[in-house]
Amino acid sequence: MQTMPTLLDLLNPSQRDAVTYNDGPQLVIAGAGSGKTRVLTFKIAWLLQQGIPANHILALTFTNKAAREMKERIGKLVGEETARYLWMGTFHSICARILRHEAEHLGFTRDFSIYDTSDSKAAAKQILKEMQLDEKIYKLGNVLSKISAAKNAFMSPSDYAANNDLQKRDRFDRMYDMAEVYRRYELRLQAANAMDFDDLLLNTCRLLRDNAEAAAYYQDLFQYVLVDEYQDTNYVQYCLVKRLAEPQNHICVVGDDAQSIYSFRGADIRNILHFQREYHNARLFKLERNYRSTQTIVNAANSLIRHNENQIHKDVYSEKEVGDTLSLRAYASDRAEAEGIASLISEEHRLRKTGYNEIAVLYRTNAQSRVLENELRSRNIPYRIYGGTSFYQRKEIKDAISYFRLAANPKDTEALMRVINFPARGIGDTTLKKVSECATTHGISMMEVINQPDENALTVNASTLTKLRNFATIIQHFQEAIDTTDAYEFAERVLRESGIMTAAFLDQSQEGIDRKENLDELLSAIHEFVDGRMQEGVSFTPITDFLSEVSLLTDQDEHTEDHTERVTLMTVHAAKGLEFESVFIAGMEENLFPSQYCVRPTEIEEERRLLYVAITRAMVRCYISFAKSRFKNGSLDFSSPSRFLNDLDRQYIKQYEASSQPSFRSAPSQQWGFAAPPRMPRFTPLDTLTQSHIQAEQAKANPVRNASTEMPTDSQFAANERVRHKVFGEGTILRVWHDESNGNDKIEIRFDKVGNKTLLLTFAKLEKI
DNA sequence: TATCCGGGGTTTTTT
DNA sequence: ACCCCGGATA
Repeated sequence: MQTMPTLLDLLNPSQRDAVTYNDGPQLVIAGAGSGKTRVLTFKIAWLLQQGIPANHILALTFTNKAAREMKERIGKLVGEETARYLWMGTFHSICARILRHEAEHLGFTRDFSIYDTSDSKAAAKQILKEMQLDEKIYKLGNVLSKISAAKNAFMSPSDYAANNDLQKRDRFDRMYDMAEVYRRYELRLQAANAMDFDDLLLNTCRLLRDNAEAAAYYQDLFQYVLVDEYQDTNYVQYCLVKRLAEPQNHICVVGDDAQSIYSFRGADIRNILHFQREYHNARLFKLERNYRSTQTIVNAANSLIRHNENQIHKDVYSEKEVGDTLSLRAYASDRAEAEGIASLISEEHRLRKTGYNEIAVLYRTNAQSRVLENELRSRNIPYRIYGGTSFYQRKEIKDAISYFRLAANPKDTEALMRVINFPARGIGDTTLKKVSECATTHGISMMEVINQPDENALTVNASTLTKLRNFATIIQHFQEAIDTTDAYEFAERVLRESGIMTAAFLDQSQEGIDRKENLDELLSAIHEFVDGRMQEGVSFTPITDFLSEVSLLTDQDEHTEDHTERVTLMTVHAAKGLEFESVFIAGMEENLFPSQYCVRPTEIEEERRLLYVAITRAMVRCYISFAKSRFKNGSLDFSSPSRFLNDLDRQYIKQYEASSQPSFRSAPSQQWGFAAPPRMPRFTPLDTLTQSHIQAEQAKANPVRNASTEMPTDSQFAANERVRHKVFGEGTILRVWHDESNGNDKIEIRFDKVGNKTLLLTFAKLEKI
């Protein structure tokens, strides 16, 4: 181990303070590029040197990648051998690890399956069918997000049913039976000995709340708790961290409120903003020196984020060179923007010798990648797009893994449903329905019914019975092998004997060939996994070990080092934590960035933080652009520049004419020479609406803003007409008008049941009565 | 039981 | 424009 003086010498004074503070709860606000990971890794190294054993330190991250990188860096500081015993991982993987030990206390076995989103979907879909609920009203995504939100808020189905706000909201959505859906969903997962992603956190929290012995054990075990990206924690994660750190509260949370961009996944920025309220003796540390970007980039980003009300004040600064101003370009269309960006990239590469790897194009929505892709391809600029289905989501991989899962956990109904007729065995819907019903009547799992059809009086004909028996035999063989065969051998055998490999072989189409390759890749991944274990001294690795890792893996984790030089295309969200020499931010338009779906001030602030994240990815150069028209959802949409452009201090930005086009004709504004962005419609929260109603309103009724020219103002709706809205029920149109300032059509409605206030709503969600 | 058509919906997605 | 899903069809 390096001696500590040397180690501490590598830090600046504020980093050093944060690392060596040990007198209680600690909040480290780490500005963009300020060496956040450095502080965390050094802090852990320092704690180890203070004599805290590695296995008593818990460090929680959000991504596997972050955990892996941090572990590597700590390994370099203190030695791999020590680092290995740290409890370091994602919230989900640490919880899964705890739950594997404690499953029995919660009514699960240690072999519980982890359901991914598609399993959850399938499970919820079954329940909706079983309850015969209208799928037009109970939309799957909606149902799941309600369940997920409840779980993230640490609410059981009975809490859900007892919660007035939620009940009111569900009445607005005409989803009167949501609490029951949630209850059955939970029961279904329990019966399948399965947990979804949210359950991993929720159940761990439950355990710590309800089981004093277990709580004491883990509180004693984790003498020091550290959390990365604390601004992204949700309520359950907050509870978890709080509980684990008790009673000593040796806790250190690190994050940047200015980079909180995941509220739609339940992240609650208040966790970081109110940390000091939560822990009265907490000390605040700020890392304000940015080591990544030029002064100009840092200053520009600061000028933007200053417009947010809710934030912890900080003075982020850079001591690197002043650097070039950011550039801003207006293009006539999305196509022109893509051409412009492609040509600027060529130029960068040719003249400045910027490596393609050092260039990224960032955008708000994945849909924007297509035009960019086309232009880059036509110029032979190599690129790589992030986003899209990850390896482990591919059908053939999910099928293979479902076989593993079923062998490990025969109650895993979703896995069973996936594989029972793949490859085709002539077991169709009718049979499955019978099996499922039989399972329900006898209170057992579907696999048990299939294993013992006679004992359970399953009424199918002889040929179907044979098919079922054959399937049962295959799975039984797998089950027998699972504890005695090593993961790789087991996987190979399953792929062979299940018929998956044969099916892929027989398919001569390109997709078939790809599938075969993917399966081979899966096998080699498992091989690698087993080898890795071997090197750690584990002599036998069963497939269950692989399974518990793999279900928590995402596409982020497969980006194995690809050293080919390519330009990176990704959403701003995906870019968080990364840095590039040159960054292009495309599509800076109203209704795109900020997204058309956000209205409330807090949401606008989140979008602003998102742009802050985008700008601060740039080390040296940052190009911003917007298009005046863009193909969106199939039709041409005229757009105006993002309001955020006016938040940016003009001294850091230079506006360029977009190549050939004679630029925009709009009246010059004080700031940029184009029309000021349209003002937000005044969104009046209704007296009788709680916050959750308003959230429901957003989800359901996109307020009209900048609705473009395609909405026929006069032909469809007129003042005094009665209309019905999907969320708010019936109302009277007060007026319909064309907003000259931005060319939008707007409508104002007074709804009968919701407090005689008016709302601006989208036409699409309205029907005439 | 695989495939084709029509309709509805369209943000971001660390696990 | 495109994707996903469900129902109908071959």
